[in-house]
Amino acid sequence: MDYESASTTMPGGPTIYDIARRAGVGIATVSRVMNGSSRVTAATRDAVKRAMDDLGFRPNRAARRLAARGPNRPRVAALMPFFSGSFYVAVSRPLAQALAAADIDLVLHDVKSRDDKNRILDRIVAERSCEALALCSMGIGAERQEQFARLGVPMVSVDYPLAGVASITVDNADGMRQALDHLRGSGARRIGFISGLPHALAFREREATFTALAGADAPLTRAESMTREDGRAAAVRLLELSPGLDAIVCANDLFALGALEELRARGVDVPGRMQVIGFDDQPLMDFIGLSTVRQPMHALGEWAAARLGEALAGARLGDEASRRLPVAFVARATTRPAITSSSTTRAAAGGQPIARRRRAAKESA
Amino acid sequence: MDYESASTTMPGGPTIYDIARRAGVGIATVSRVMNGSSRVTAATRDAVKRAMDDLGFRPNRAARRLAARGPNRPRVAALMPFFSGSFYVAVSRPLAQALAAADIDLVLHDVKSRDDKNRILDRIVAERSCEALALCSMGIGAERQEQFARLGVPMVSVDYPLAGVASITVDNADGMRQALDHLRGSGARRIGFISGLPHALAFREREATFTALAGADAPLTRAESMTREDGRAAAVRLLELSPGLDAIVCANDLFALGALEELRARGVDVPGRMQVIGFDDQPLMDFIGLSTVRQPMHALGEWAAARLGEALAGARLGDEASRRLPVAFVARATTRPAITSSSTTRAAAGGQPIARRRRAAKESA
DNA sequence: CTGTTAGCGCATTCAA
DNA sequence: TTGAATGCGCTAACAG
Repeated sequence: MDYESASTTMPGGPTIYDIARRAGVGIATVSRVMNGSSRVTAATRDAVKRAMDDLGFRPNRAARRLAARGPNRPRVAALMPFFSGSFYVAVSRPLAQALAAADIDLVLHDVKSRDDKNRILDRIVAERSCEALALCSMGIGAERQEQFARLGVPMVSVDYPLAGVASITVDNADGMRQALDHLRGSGARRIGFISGLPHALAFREREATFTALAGADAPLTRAESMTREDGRAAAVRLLELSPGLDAIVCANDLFALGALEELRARGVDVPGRMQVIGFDDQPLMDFIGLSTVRQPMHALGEWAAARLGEALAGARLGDEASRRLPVAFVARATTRPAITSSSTTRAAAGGQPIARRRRAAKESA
Repeated sequence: MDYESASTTMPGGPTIYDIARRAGVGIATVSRVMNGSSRVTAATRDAVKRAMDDLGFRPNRAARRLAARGPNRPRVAALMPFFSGSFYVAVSRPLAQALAAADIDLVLHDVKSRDDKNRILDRIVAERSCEALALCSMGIGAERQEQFARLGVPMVSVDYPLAGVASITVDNADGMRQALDHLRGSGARRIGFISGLPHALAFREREATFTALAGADAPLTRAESMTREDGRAAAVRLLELSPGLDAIVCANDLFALGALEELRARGVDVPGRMQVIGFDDQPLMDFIGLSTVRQPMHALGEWAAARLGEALAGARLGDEASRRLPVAFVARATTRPAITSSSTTRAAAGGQPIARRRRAAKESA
């Protein structure tokens, strides 16, 4: 019946002119059936619809909006790696809400790789599909920056410092310092670190500080991805690597939970024999009782939304607007209280112990 | 210097014609500086830029795209209540990823109220800002449905059955039945229920089944919002309401965690003296060891994305495509094993006990 | 009920 | 380097 010839002969797809011709009507009629006007005979409507089906007609949004004189709400595109679940939740939600309050649309893009990122950015440039850009946890080349600058598309960077771009980051080095301070204050002698894949800057920063403070020979391993299971596998390696360990710091709360599972399975007393510290303080960590380094993730999203709103309102965004937020170690049930008075924060409440789980070692995978 | 007179005198904002006139150049030149062409004198470029600043020029996206002959990627708008965090994460992520894989943009809209919903839908209609719609956990009037049908905007409904609309829901009644079955099988005599605000259909369904099965006089209270704190407050009320309680079922995992906190604070043995069951099985519930009713949230997002993709590809979506997914009770550490052989699922692994926490009652708020 | 006509705001030849 | 003219695909009067 239909050979899809339309799409091959008509670059950009068929238009209402094509439909009108094929259905033997005027373009206005085509427009009418598109918009569901009641002022059309059932017969002609069907004819038009058939023509549209036959030709695989897809109305052009831009043209519709232009002709309909609709207001054009600004749209910001946010690129972020969804896999890092906590970040996705914690940042995208406030971002979406704050932007919505400012009547700005948000389009989320999952970025799985560098190629992915470039593909998405290329498309954005080609289609000019957004008026502003939010980059999360990722870098961007200088030419790219220039490209968007030329197009007048302002951008902010979340969780990644970028020269010339307004960015919001957290003080990863200080967070790691606080964690190690607490651990030493509470008697830890040999501290290991479960890091993450180095393509994430936050992980690199945390790892670098750990190495600087704990020594280049301090036990360290990297989780292979972002899941709890990876954290657990890493813990297994770490424990094997360094049997004398009495504390584990993780680049991420999930890794810490994975480590906790392994320790639990081995019947290791936490925090008695082994202390564990995470990083991020994602939701539910207070319930679980994980000692961790709290990162104001909510503030990241809000800051980004605020800057984007300003930029869209005409303000110029430079990296002088950049901020580096403080983080705070939160002592809960997976660490012992510090003996020496340190400068770390003591959780006010909610720090319930994860409990002394008496479980026989079983799955020493 | 500038009185913003432009915006008041020119409906829809200034155009390149206005800029061109004010800068004393042609529209082509304005276009060139907009797009960062190098073939423009610095002087004229500055003049144009100043004119743009003075008039508060905002290029019209639709026009740019139309003129640039850019391809127009379909866009789906998803409306969902962000406050129900677990749902947001669990559904929006797979939705976003699956749509991205199909080269479809996703615009998320937070819906806080019925007014909010209508406002957003009105805008979508007015601006024709999407080619397809995904409604999550919310109803929609018949006229609305018709309106979108006329515009040729297909829609799917997630977590809410809607006549005439392809929807994906879960079997809340059966989930509640399974939970109560298990509880009875494990010796519970008096079961209470912490429900949620009745404007959420899922809560209403769970509550209705509870009432039908446990009796109209069974202890029941409703959390006032969606947080753990609300759950805890509800638990306090429930405990007061019915001192003889030996099991609590919750409409939501968060409520269950809140209840657990309260019980923990009171030093009540769980699951010895009191069993607790949640609903949803959101992330980390396995780690925490909460017995709950697992809902395949991931599948909801994927189903929605798949249907949307089909619809965008030309298929027609009717409610004959609708599905109601099964749910399964997952026994973990907050319930005792069933004595009678019931048909409930026994968690294969990962069901670590939440532990017998020996903690003195302290915060009997 | 239907066709004709004129823009919508911008990018882009083509001349100048 | 710059400007005038043309068209992108569609909607919305305005006629018929």
